[in-house]
Amino acid sequence: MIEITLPDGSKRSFEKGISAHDVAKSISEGLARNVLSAEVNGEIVDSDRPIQEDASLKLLTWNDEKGKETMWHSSAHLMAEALEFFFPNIKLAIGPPIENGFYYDVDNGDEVISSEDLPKIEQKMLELAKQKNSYERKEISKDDAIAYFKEKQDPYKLELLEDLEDGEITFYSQGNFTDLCRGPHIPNTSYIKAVKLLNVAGAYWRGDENNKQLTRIYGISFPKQKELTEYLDRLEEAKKRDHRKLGKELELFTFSQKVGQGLPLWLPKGVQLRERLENFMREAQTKAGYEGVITPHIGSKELYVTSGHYEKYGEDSFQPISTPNENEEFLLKPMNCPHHCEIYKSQPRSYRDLPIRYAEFGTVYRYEQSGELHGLTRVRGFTQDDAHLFCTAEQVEDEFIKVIDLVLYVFKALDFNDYTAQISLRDKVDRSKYIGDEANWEKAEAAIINASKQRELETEIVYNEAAFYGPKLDFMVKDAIGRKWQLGTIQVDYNLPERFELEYIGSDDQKHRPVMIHRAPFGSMERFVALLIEHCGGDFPLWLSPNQIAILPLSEKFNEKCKSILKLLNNYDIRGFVDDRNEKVGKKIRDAEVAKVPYMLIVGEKEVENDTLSVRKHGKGDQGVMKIDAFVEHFKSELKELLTVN
RNA sequence: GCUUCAUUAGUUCUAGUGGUAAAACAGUCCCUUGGUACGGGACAGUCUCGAGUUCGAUUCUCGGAUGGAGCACCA
Repeated sequence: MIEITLPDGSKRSFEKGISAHDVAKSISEGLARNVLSAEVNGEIVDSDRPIQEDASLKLLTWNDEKGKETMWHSSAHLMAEALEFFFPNIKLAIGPPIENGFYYDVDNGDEVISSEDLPKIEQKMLELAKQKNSYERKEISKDDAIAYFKEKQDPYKLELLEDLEDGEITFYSQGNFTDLCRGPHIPNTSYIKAVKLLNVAGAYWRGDENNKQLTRIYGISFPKQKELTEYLDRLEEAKKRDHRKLGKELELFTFSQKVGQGLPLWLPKGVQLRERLENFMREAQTKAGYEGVITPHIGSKELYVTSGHYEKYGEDSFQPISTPNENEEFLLKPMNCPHHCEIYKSQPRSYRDLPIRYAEFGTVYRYEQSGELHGLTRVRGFTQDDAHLFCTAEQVEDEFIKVIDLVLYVFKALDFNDYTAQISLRDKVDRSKYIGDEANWEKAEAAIINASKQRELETEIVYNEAAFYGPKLDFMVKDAIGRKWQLGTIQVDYNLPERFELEYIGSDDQKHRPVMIHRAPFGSMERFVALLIEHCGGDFPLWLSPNQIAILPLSEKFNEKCKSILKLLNNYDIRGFVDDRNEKVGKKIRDAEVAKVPYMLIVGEKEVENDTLSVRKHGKGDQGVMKIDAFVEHFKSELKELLTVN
């Protein structure tokens, strides 16, 4: 007999060699039906694998991430089986589960597999799934494995085998398909009830661009048809919120072939939005002790040679521009920090001056490869809400806390309630790749951890993710439909103070090197606005909305009156427009709704007589009649509610 | 940059085609002056660019540009 410990701590005795599936069966039939795989003493295995000794056991179902992975991994095998049916000579590379579904990288020679082939592959998969073929595990010697794939003429599997030792090689088979695989897999193919192949794309073998490019087919599967439908609905919703689509519809920004790819053009309404965000940040920063600085868009090449950026990125960057006569070279600025370092250096500094906090909405230009440009999230010219803090090593923790507070303030004001933080530290072992002395690193890493603890951030510590010049703290937010975005970086830098020979005079009358902290709560205005658009689906918070009100005259007779009402409301800092087109109110309302204007104010004979407005709220409908003063009050209190945080 | 797919009015759009093309919305003008998601009519506007094949190309071929999906990249 062996003792099995379940996650709730309860222990049960079973015959030696019992499987996870049987354990589940002893609890309930329903559970047994839903078990996809199992975690036995921390190892994920097939649910029918015999357990030979006392063990802790976690049954994995669709509700566990690991259970989903098992399902998707098995689905990748099923897809491979279907692919071999249609393309007998296809060569298979790797087919792992991913965050949402699975893929298989394949090499089909000269025969292109396109998205048009996907439906029939999907159909075949469902057909095969119904056959209820079990996934059979088989341990196999390395020689036999090599022989098998030589026979199959699959160079990719053979390459994978090179890295494996005899004794750790297993094959899994289902139906007419056998694959080199560590497993585990679901009991049989019938667990896969719904399949959708999503797209086809190129991917390099082993992720290396020097290798051959394979065809990657992405798909996702579910144990219930309904869940697939829901998933596809979610994809639809994401499409509706796509900032590229909404940006065009709401006239926020545009691109022009003539101006150049990756260079966004901000339209008036987009500028309204962006400037409000900038002013919001400026105000918060001023309160937090920042001082504004402004630096030019180009800087001499020497500046970046000093900073080290030229050596690291010079080749892969916009090339220097030179002056016609003197032949001096200048670079478009890819970062603001070197400029800010020079500002720091413009006069001698005392420890009494520190911390110094320089903030700038600095526009930078970076050469991004054409394939990576994407809407506003990846562009070649963008504006960072950048700031650099110069402080003593002792002040790092305090400064971190202050920056965290600023970031959290922004999150609250913009309704990002679901966020986590990631602390990136050095590699635990190899410390040779980092610049700056050991003691300082220790101090800074501890400072970041302490600061996060003090502010009770939900953090994850990741080793070997720090930059060579310092540790960092990144915020991840989840948007309204659950997608994760990286936002807001705080980064310690030992490199630039060194390279620029920054100094301050300490209380001991000796020269010391300050620590520099980079931080950007929004990251870049472009990326942040993109995120914001997708987060709120274009329905911006009232304080950010480009047009807060649309005044809709019932007929042309009231146009003049409406214009004077607009002027009046403008005096209360309420912005909007009068829709004086020759259309019926129904039409005007529809257009204002589509344009996502928060408030519609309808003015006809009754309103003119009583000095009132007929108020309609976007997405909510008719709100009844209000005196103009009352509306202003109402409006102001809503604004206040939105912007009052803490 | 690589793979693959795509590109028709300002926008949307598997209308369509080897003989210069349609719809909807937006726009302009006219009629209508109307009470809470599109009143009616008229007008104007378009085939991504270059080369080739052809009597003739938006349509076929090749190449470029841009865009989508992904890979690689991301100070």
